[in-house]
Amino acid sequence: MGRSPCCEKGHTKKGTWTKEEDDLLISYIKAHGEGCWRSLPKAAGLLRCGKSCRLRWINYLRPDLKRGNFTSEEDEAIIRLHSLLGNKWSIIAATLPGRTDNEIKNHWNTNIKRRLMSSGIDPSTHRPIDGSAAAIQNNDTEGEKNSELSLELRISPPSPHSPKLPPNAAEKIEQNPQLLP
DNA sequence: AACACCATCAACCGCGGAAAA
DNA sequence: GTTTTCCGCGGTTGATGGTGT
Repeated sequence: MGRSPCCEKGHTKKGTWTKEEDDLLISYIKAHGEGCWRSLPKAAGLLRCGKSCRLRWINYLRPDLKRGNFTSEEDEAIIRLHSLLGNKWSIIAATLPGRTDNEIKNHWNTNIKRRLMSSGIDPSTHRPIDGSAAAIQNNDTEGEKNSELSLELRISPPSPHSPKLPPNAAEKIEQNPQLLP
């Protein structure tokens, strides 16, 4: 696929955002809404590339962001969703209101992953690393797996009103119809 | 007090998919 | 049907603050 650079590198700023840049981005989006990230920086008077603006808005400036520590319920949901979907952070984020994919990804890599490994579970497969005690809790039979996935679906029901749930999240669930109650 | 190491989080990079031309 | 452009995603890196020695 032919791809041109997403922005003229010579004219864009990188690194941490300043308060002034945040204010410019917020006021522009409040006035004009999201979308057309490529032209947004110029229109908003920012010397950033569109991608950078989008990331800043999605991960930090959006008014509906929750921020703060993850609750144990959220942790549980992330672990179960990850066991079902893998590293589909955007889908996982869509089921956790106020959380972003980047935030969840960071939390997974810095906390959950380590916690699972210390309890003898391979974080990528969600199976015991060896014949440790974790094997007892993490039985590998289909029935057990299905019940786990079913639990997952109950925690995060795909709702048509869910603000950001992408269509392929529903597809993933449709691929496991037997899991529905 | 100074340094090294570690953990966390914000931000960047490159790729793939989808839409438009 | 092919090419080009843009958006969004996931992986990775860099900066910063906290903790231990």
